[in-house]
Amino acid sequence: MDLVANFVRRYELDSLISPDLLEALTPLRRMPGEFIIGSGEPVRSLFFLVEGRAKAYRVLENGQSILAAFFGPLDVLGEVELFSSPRYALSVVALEESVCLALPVEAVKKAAERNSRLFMYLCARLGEKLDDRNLAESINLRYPVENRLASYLLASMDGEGSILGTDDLGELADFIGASYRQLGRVVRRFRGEGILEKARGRIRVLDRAKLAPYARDLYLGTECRIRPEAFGP
Amino acid sequence: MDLVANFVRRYELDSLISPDLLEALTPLRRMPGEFIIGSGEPVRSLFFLVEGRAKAYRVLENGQSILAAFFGPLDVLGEVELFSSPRYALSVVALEESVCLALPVEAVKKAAERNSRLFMYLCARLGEKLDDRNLAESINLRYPVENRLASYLLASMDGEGSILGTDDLGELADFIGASYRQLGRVVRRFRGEGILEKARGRIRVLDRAKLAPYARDLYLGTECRIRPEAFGP
DNA sequence: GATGCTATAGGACATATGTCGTATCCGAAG
DNA sequence: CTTCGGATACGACATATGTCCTATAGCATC
Repeated sequence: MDLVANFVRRYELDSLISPDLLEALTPLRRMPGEFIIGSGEPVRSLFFLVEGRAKAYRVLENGQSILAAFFGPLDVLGEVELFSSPRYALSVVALEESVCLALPVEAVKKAAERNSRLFMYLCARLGEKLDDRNLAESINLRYPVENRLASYLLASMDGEGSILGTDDLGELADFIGASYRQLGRVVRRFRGEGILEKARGRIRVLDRAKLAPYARDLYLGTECRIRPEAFGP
Repeated sequence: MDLVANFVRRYELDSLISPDLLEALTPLRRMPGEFIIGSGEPVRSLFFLVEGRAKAYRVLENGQSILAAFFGPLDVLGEVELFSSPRYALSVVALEESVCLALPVEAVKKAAERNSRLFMYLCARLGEKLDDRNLAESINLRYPVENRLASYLLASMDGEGSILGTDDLGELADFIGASYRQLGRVVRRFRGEGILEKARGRIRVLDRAKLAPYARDLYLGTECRIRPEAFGP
């Protein structure tokens, strides 16, 4: 059985993509920690994340990195730069073992007339992402680190409390836009409340219920809500 | 001479929009302070801002409002919600006397097949906006109020130093995500440096050159860089 | 002009966060 | 087992920002 065809059927991608374009879909497997997209690389493909989870982040000139988004199936990656930039702005790295279907950008542009639904879908998801960023930015500007940390943890923990993204405190500090020191203070407080445990710079969530009240919906709404079927015939 | 046709020619909108859709374009004039889009209203039109300037902002549940973006010709308004939401997320208000060309959304959706260039353009501008927000968010998270204020002022002042958006300190505080008190402190400092003057809760820029170093490129890159011609035949 | 109301500016203090430096812990090498 | 080097944790202090409260200016009414 064909892997690509299987995913296409599962997510009804054929309602978005014309048959000739469907043939150009190439599967791409990534293990946790591996790059799906590297910031600065030339934009060659549009990706559909069909399995696994991933996160996108930006690296600033001073070396700090900032978390931008989490992704899960079904979502699109690389559509931000598709028509607006020759190079990827953000890096995307797999959190779990993931599968993407890659579509060459030239093929997409060439077959534009036959794929108006795909473009509507892209516009839809872009609009959604923009709105999410806007809201998250507003909240980030208003809430202290403890809320941002709680949100990150809830968004990236698995069932056992392990952190799928990074549980490294230094990296985490960069991600949520705080100093290592401040993050350490919050972690210590959370640890005191029995919310999480820490060992050698890594953390694990012990009590999800106690963590939730701190999270303020920061990342809760950032998963993809747009459904391909909505653009079907 | 036809107003709409004039703008269409000036910005080569006919390279994006099919003739039948062009006929559906309706001009819309707004004076400073008037709404172009109201948050929460049903999404009925896609707007092309062809003259004047405008700003978009979000109102949070607690009543605070947060500045999201500035717009000038040529730009698109309402494309964020076009396919992703039945209601406008942000409010857009004119800063100067402005003219928009409105396109009914049903017409856009119906004529999708014939307007792939328009959709590429929308994707391009959406990608650009998303990238801008991402960057701005990163910077906002890292820089203090004095930098955010300086950026706002530079982005919204006219040649004489008057503020086109709002020069009301209370509103301004909401916009840049600071408390009234903190904004007052920064204003006092800037006044001491001869950068601006204040009278009865309103401010005016006196020395643009002294203000610039504080601004850190926060809003500098947010204007539209996508050109319609780039999608021409 | 006196009285009083409302808005604005700014003081005082608490909190959040950042920077710097040191004590401490851990693993590796001997 | 001991010692060294680097990583980690955290105290001490500075800064940024928020909250609350009050003095006073500006304005309106009498």
